[in-house]
Amino acid sequence: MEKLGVELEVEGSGNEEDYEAWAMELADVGAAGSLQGVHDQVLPTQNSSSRVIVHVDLDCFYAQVEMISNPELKDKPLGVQQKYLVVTCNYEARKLGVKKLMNVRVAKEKCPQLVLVNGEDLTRYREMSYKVTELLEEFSPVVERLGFDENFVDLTEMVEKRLQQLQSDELSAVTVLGHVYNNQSINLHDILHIRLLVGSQIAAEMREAMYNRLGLTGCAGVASNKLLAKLASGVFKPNQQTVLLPESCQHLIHSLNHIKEIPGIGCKTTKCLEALGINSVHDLQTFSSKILEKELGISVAQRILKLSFGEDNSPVIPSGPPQSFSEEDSFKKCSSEVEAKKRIEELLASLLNRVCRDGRKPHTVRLIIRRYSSGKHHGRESRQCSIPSHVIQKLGTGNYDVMTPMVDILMKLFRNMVNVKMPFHLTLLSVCFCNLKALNTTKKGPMDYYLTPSLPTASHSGKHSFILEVTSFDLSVDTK
DNA sequence: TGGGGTTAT
DNA sequence: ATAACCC
Repeated sequence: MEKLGVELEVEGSGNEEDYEAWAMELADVGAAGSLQGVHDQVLPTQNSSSRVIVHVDLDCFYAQVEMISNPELKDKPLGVQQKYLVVTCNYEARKLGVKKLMNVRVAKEKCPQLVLVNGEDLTRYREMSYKVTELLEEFSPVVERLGFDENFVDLTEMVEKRLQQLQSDELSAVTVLGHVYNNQSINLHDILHIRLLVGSQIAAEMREAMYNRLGLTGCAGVASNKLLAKLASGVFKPNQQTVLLPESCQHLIHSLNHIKEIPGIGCKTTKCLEALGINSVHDLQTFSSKILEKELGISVAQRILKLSFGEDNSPVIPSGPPQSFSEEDSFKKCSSEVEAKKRIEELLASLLNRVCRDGRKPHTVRLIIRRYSSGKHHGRESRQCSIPSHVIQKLGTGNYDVMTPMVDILMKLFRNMVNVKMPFHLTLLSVCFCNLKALNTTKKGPMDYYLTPSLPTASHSGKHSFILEVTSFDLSVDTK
């Protein structure tokens, strides 16, 4: 039975051909896709065929966090403001015509009663975001974050365990929770249906737990891959969930009005596709794959072509702790080195706090700028360097002044990018810490001896023999 | 147009 | 280091 998982190459995307291939493979190994076969099947949880994925999407996340912080805002139209934008708003505000990413002036015109709160400091949103991810990780450890307000969870194994707990006669009593996409009828003799229904039950439990424990509402979509789960979660919108059964896959993908609504097809790709006369999902599905590969490269072409059929074999990758920490600030104009330094110091101060709380040590720092009138959208430039080990040592201790050496490093990066002897005009500064390494990651290797804090060596025990110095030594000799 | 994030090249 | 993608 093990080989079932290895041999199957089909995706279980809901595509009819895939389904038939799947059923035939099952027949080959002696398991029928029927009710009787359920308990005999070793479900292919180790590969991409026939998965159960949930996408969880919080309703207007920042606005929800603000309403929890200040319940008086709850029944008022509320917008969260960053600079000149209303980045998100609650449903009261949406009823009155406020949209996401709307200009503040426009939003106030549309809705003079709109209450605005500043959301430029993401600290509380970030914290709540990780509470959500951690809650979902209690269900299954395989949770992938997408931004602050969305998570994918691979429920395949969990569904399988629940099915194994059921008696045969209980299988015919499995019910759905939430909506079924396209009002499709459920076939309780279809194992794929049964599995997705159990997924819908788990999704409901997740949303219930999010509400009971964190006070947050959100949507969920359950389907056989990430693409479809994400599309399904958006079908019924605030605080509802929907499950997609395989037979309605094409209905869902064709319900999109334009290819740009397919997650994975972004701004640039859309422009390129439009230039080729491709606008609808059907246009893309039927377009020459050879020409597409020439225009977009084989990788992108093959991926988005599959996406257009609702096929997505990308796994749910557990996000774990963040790969980077960054803080940015945008402004109308920064044209002096002194002002840049002040702004960089502010960004750095917040970042050092965050890094300290995380516990890991960044080994790389990056400075990002945006110049005025530089093509606007992705006119960002960056310079990075590794952080000297003696500075890394001081990170997170709070006892030493790490600001001064870090600011020095960042200003060197700044002058490397910006000729300060010439006039300049910046509209954004950002500092990023990345290449994070854990302390005490006792890896096998020749340096293992030096990695243990309990054995300070003569070379440094005279001056500093306490734990921070020793663990820092670990980092300075880390494999690079 | 914000203030974040990720991966691929 | 940049460019694409995501929110």
